[in-house]
This record gives sequence, structure tokens and C-alpha cells, in this order.
Amino acid sequence: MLKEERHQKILNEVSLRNRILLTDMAEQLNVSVDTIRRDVTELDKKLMLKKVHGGAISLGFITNNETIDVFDLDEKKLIASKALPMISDGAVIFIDGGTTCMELVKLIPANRKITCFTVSLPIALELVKKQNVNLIFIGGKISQESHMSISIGAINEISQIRFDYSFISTGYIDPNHGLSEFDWEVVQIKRAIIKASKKSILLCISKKFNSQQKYKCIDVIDIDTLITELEIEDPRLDPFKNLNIKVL
Amino acid sequence: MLKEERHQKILNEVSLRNRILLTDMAEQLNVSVDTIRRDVTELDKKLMLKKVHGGAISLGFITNNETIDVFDLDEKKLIASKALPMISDGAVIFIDGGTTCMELVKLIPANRKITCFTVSLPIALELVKKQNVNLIFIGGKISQESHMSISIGAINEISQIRFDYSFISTGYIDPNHGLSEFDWEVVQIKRAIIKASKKSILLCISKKFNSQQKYKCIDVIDIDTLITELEIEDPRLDPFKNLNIKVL
DNA sequence: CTATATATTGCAAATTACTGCAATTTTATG
DNA sequence: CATAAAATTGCAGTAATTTGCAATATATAG
Repeated sequence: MLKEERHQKILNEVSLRNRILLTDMAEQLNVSVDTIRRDVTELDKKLMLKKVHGGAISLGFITNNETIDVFDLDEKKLIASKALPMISDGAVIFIDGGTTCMELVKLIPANRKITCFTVSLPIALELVKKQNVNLIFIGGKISQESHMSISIGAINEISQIRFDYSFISTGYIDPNHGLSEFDWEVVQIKRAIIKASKKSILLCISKKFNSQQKYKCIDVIDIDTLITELEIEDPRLDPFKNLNIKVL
Repeated sequence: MLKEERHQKILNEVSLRNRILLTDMAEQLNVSVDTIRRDVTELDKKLMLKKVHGGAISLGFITNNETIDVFDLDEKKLIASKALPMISDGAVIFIDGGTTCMELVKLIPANRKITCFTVSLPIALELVKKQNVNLIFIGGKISQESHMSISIGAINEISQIRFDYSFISTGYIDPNHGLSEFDWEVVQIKRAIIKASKKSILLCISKKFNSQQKYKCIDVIDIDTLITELEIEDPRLDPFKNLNIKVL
């Protein structure tokens, strides 16, 4: 078998499976592992794949090491754009932490006059750029994990406010088990927020469906609206529609 | 499974959930916890996530290195390095906003165990990166000009705390007229901070000497220590020495 | 403080990588 | 076609990496 021919087969396999094992390829192409190793070394130099210990992986499979970018940014932007019309002038809203909420904040037009509460430092730093947003940060001890206020004082403060809308995120969601989180403190904060809100809107990428964590936060029926990146007709939304959740 | 493959899956999960547990990932990927731990350690070194006790969290938007050009950065760094030795383990301190204070925060070593209060969003976002800093943000309405809490609630909160040291900045300073500011609200906050501090340390570049603004904050003698970029013998410091201010 | 969970370290087994070399095949050239 | 030069391939020995485990230290939660 020609070397070039092997190279093609290797590249094919890499693009098809995203990864290969040297031993597998050696067996498959009836040559020694050393040969495959040399092939892969060459292809690596030509930047056609990435050689790793024990095999090779597709370049497309690797996320850019330099720019720490947000995963599924397009989906999150779509979710944010669906949520944006709910933020109207004069509203008193709460915005949770997380990358999806961050996209929502970025979309808020400069002339939108609202009062906005948050417990998330990054969200606050983005909101403060908006000329017409009256920003109130609910302070307290800041969690290193979530970059949020998580103290009891924050919960008390939240309990004394009445939000028109709260835009919240979740770590995990399951139609039966509800929303859940890693951190007990975060659960407490989110419960307080939802309790203080006339309407709660959950921004959630569909990837998170059917996952759960140790600390349950609230039931799915406790939220009023679910916004995902999916089409409204998507069957994956049926379990939520069956619970009478408004879905966008 | 290839190591790199695992790394990708771990990064995927981290960016989706913001947080993972080593034990969860070990189960999910069918390898020992040790392996996941080593993976996470590597990814942490590559700055692709942050390793924490028991798991890992997303860098997410922490790495917002919006490099805004700071004027007189070298002088400010010098001031910060002079102030750093005053921050010792166990201290309860307040750190004000401003670029000089920001340089001080950046210098705080990762192993310094302190409790740190602030009203400044950018300072808070920098402090939250420090592993051993217990960070408390004093919340409230955030000023668009100064990116600080400026509400009466914040002042009340401050009045109930006792700081070992407060590191403060000022817009304007004059040996006779004292410290002054552009914003009335900022003046209120700073007064409260200094009142709540056992010792107040002013970080101030000498360029600001002999300048004043409409709202007077405090007298120069109300601060305990003045730190500038100047040599201690510099005659420009004499007016402050004459007021019995400690000068560094 | 105590109990539990997690981290660290050293170690051994298994796998994979690298190097030099020899056998073989391919290529270049007259 | 002949033949030397170059490239390719497999092998063996050795080096390096990876992985899991156990013992011990450290950190966290109640």
C-alpha cells in the first residue's frame, strides 16, 4: 500500500471519528504501529491533524486554546434575543449570572430605561455600561465559584423587593426532578429571587435538559416561561409544555 | 480513551455547567478520580479552567482582560508595592476603587489570607480571583461614573464594620483644603469608610497634589498614612509631614 | 472537634514514543 | 536494463508517558 493512500485513509478516519488510535489504524491497514506513527507525525507537521499520545485527533475537535470563548455562543445569543422583548421601559427586573444571561445583558439597547438588580459581579460590570439602566447590586460575601453574592444578607434584601421579571439560569434541569445546582448557597439565592418575582423566565440551552445535581432548587412548574434555542414545535420541549410552562 | 479526548469532554462539561466534580467526571468517563484530577491540573495550568477543591470551575468571564491604558502605570505600581507589606494575613481591610488600588489588588499574593471589603465592581472582580481572599461586596445602587456602590444602604453597612486598614484613593488633594471629589455620593461613601477604619492609608500619585474639587471629603489629617511614588525625602511631601501624616 | 471527602506523593504496571539499524522497495539516471 | 541513491518499513532496545493504587496529609462539613 502506498504511503499517500494510507495518509488519506488516516485523514478520513480522523475526520469521521474525530479521533484514532495508532494501534487500531495499524491493524486496520496491516502495517506496523511504527509506520502509522510516522504517518501521523508527518500529517501533524502538515497541520492536517493533531498527534497526541496514543493516537491523533481532528483539528476541528480542538477548541481554540487562546480565546477562551463561550461554548454554544450562537445558541445563547438566540435565547437572549428571544428574551429581549420582555425587557420593556420602566420594568424592574432581576438578571441572574451565567453566560446566557450575559448575552441578554449585552443585547439591552442603550436607550432602554429599566431598573436592574443582580448578584453577579460580571453581569453588573456589563450592566453598568448601559446609560439608562439603574443598576443595583445586591452585595454580600462573594462566592469564588459563581462570582455571586451568596450571603444570607443578600437573601434578606431580595425578599424585600418585587421584580416584574427575573431572568434566571440553571446548572441542571430535568422535567421531573426540576432545577438543581452544585452549590447550596446558590440554591437559596435563586429560590429567593423566584419568590420575589412576579414572573420568572428561565434561559436554558437544550443541552442541559435531563440532567440533575445534588441540590434541588425548584420545580419546573415554579417558573413561568422557558426560553431555549429550539423551535417551539421541537418535541424535546413537550415535557415542559405538558407541565403548562410557557415555552418560547 | 485518549487523554486529549477526555480533556475536551471535561472542558465541554465545564463550559456547559460552569462547574464539575472530579468524582462525577470520573464516573462519566470511566476512569479513576486520579486521572481526572491530573487532567484538571493540566487544564488549569493551560488556563482553560480553574481547579478548585473537589472539582473545577469555568474561567468564564473572569478572564476579562480588557486592557484599558492606565495613566502613569509605573508610578501607580510603585505606590502599590509600597502599600503591599501593610496587608498581612488575618487582616480585615477595605479597598477603594481606582487604578492605583487596582494595582495593589493585583499584587496581593495568592496565599495571603485576608478579609476584604469593597464597593467597587472592578476591584471586586479582581479580588475574586484571589484564592484566599474572603471577599465581601457592599452592594447598593451602582454609580455609572465610578462603578461603585453609592447608596445610603452602603453607608449604613460600612458604619457597622471595623476595618483594620482601609486603602483609599482620592480625586483631588491639597494640604490645606484636604481631599475632595467630583461626586457628592462618593464623598459620603469615603467619609463612612474612613470613619470605620482603624487606620486609613491614602494611595495617591504626586500629580494630584495641590488640586481641589467642589465637594470636600475629609481633611488631610484624617488619614494616617500617605503613600506616593516619591522618595521619602522629596520636598513635595513636606506639607504632609508637617501635618504629622506618616509618609511612605 | 470529628468524620468524611479530597489532595498529594511515591510507586509499579502497562502502554506508547523514540532511536538506530537493517532489509526492502522505490526512484533517478545513464 | 543496470545500479546507485533515496525512501520506506519493520524490529529491537530503551526512554518516556499514562494510569491506577495505596499510604498519608489536608481540607471541608456538621
